[in-house]
Amino acid sequence: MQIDVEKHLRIIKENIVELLPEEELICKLKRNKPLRIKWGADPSAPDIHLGHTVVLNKLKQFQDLGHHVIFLIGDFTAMIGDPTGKSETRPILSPEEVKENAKTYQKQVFKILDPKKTEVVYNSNWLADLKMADLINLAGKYTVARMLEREDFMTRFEKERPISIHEFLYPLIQGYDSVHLKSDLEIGGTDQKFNLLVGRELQREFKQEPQVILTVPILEGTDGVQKMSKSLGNYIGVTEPPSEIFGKTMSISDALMHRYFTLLTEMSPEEIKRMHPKEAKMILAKTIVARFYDEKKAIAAEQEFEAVFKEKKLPQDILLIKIKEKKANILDLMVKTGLASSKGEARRLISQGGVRVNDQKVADDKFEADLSLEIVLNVGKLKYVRVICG
RNA sequence: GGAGGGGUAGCAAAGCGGUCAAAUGCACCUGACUGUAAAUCAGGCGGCUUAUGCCUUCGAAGGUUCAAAUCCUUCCCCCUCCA
Repeated sequence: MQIDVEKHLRIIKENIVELLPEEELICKLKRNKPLRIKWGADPSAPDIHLGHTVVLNKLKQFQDLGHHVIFLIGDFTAMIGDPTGKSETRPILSPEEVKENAKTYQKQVFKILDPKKTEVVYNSNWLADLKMADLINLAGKYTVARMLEREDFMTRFEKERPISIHEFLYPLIQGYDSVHLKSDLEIGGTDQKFNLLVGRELQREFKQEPQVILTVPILEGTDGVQKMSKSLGNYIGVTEPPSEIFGKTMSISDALMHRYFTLLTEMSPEEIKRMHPKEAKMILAKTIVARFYDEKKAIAAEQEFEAVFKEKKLPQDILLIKIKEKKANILDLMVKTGLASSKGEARRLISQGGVRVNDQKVADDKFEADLSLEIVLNVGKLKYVRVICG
């Protein structure tokens, strides 16, 4: 393998935040050997969304350049929970759940990565057998002062907020994974920087050449403020139906759109600025859909979107719900079809003018719907169901 | 081991015997305006009801009272300080 160092470096540095230290990477590249690229993922929330794809794209680039990607599933560490960010206790997953999640995870990850060039490993393989003595030995290699270098630890420490011991252990264990895997480079979001750096220190302690670390930007969710995550409900999942991906993308703000363009597509910012924001966003949405499906599906999603929201036509695939009765009160119907969570809510929606039957606004909550023929019931702009007696 | 603070709706945070189904902010929902954008404005945001009625909520269980989120008892949980 003959590596063009310049070219590799240029590609590697696209769309990233930090590469530390660059000289070491050059040094590693000059050896003309594929690098071992480590990426760790927590299998507690098994759905891959656009936020993950930022890092996945980068990994794909590494694969295309001929490097070796190690996809680490943190099944063992999932039991502890990464303290980075939120301090909520995570539900402990059973081994079966973790397995199941890991499977979906892989399937989705391989929408982007090349499975043939990816080595999948589980850290329980080596962590589960770690002895208490080993752990203490590991803990002895790092100091509290150094741990406190991490911003969120320091902040909490200064504000006299609790930090539990296991939170200190987490970066150590993650770092130990790097030692075990003899990683050359570890990649992660900017929020992972500290943990990645600990890996370097530990490798040094274990007489290994430290890994280079590469951080990529964190993608904001559809709300434009918080990082994209499943638990915050501001995500666009790669396995969602094309119309959903398209619609969710269209609903993001203009400011966010530019960010998505740079992080998720190859298009140049200048090109986008020349376009009408709506046109640009349509292109963004189409590009994203095409990415996970294909061009045809993307165009179809676009057409449906235009039809539904511009020409006010009905969406293509509306869920059909069958009801036993021939006639039903609108309130009951809304609750049964899930358009409202209670009759009270249904009543409110009606009084606010948000409910329509066959595109006719319902004004009276005593309205009786005739179900001998199929009707289309909808709330707001997005929620539609078809209902018929049967 | 000692001292203190606290658990209120999705989150944050008021209330501290009746006027509390519980202020306010955020999030969310509906409507108007639009490019299903942002911003803004209006309304809503426990349940049930043919409106001003009833039922279930303020960590849990008991108790005091005509009346408790508010007082008392016990329990569970969280946090801080000193050691």
